[in-house]
Amino acid sequence: MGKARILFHVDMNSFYASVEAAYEPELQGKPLAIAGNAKERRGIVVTASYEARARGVKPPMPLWEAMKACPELVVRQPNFDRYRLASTQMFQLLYEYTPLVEPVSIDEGYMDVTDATSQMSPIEMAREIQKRIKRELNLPSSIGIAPNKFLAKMASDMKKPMGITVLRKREIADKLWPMNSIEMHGIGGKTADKLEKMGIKTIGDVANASKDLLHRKLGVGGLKIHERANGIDLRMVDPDAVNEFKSIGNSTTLPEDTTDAVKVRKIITNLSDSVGRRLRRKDVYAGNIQLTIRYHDRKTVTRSSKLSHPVFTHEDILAAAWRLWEKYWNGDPVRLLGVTGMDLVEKGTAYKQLDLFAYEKDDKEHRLSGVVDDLRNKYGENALLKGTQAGNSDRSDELRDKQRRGTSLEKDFLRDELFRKK
DNA sequence: TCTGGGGTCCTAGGACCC
DNA sequence: TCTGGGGTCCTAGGACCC
Repeated sequence: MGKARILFHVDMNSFYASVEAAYEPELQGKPLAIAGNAKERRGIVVTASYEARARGVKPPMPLWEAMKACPELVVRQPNFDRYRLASTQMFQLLYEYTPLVEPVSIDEGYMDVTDATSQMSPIEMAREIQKRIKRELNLPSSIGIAPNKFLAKMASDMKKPMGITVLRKREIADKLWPMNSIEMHGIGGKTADKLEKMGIKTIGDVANASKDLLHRKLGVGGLKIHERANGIDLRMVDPDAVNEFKSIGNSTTLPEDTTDAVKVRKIITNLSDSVGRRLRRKDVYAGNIQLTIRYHDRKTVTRSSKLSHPVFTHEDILAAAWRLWEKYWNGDPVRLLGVTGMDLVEKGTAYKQLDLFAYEKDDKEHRLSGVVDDLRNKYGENALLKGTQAGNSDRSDELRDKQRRGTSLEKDFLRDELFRKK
């Protein structure tokens, strides 16, 4: 039996609005909304101050609806540089207490303070952290204290703003179970509807429902919420998770719906540039490029294709995204476009693959012995014996054809090289 | 006047391989 | 004759979160 953990979930209250109010004190006490695209017709409220919430403004509400609910609403454009700076300072402060800090988004994170609370009680530490964030950054926060991530997250939600809530395992029946299932982290509208139809309304109902039934109706997600509702969550606080990106993408809603290929080309170019810049800044390459198209009727399609080798330049990203556009656009007016790099690989790893494809034009013979070693290391001795393919088709066609088959491409290519040599 | 932009994880079907 | 079964990879969509 491991010792019980003590985790914090630190959650900034109305973060964007609070940061703006910290910069502009005259905003304090006013109903304030931060809205993406504030000038455009399609803006939505991203964050609302508590004064705005009290008047019925709740993200993610369309801006026009928010204005109707609260005509005196003060609206600001998001100012991400400010938010990033405040976020960095906030996490720096948390790191003063323990290195076991896991940022989950710009305004919230977990801390494992099990070993850090020998000098100070957890509640004292939480109070100090909260006070310091308020004093040093002038920002309100809420902190949940619990033996695991799920309970800490639920706890930080229970008292806002400036709350500190302890949620012990033995308290979940009293504090957690009476809540509606949709209040639970991990349950959204769709799942709540399904549960409702099964007669499951509260978190307590989830906890006491048949595990088997939840599994059948909701898949592994059903098992997960059953565990969580019973206060079980073994996920560790992982300080490195913040660096482990799986995809990097940008998307934009167009000022108006369009079928104009010139405009589309321009936008996809810009998105590709931005994605490329972000990939290079993180020193990763994308093995797969995805294009997102949202049509006039909001129907959204994604199309992706695995690439023969990982890319990172804006030209390569644009080329891949444009191929997808030409192949899959159905001709309807387009509302939103997005470009995403997926299957990210670190630079060091990617070089090797780029090298492999350089053989196509390069000095094959010279490097072949190295290739044999690579092949053996990677796929075992058998890999050297299996290939029987004759290299009789046009190389580039063959490569194109094999793009669909992903990782086997590299293997096949190497194999072909070996037999071509013979 | 309808409803942003950044992500993660899960599922399901088809291709392909052995 | 007439049809296996396990496993992986790839793709697309959906649910969810902030």
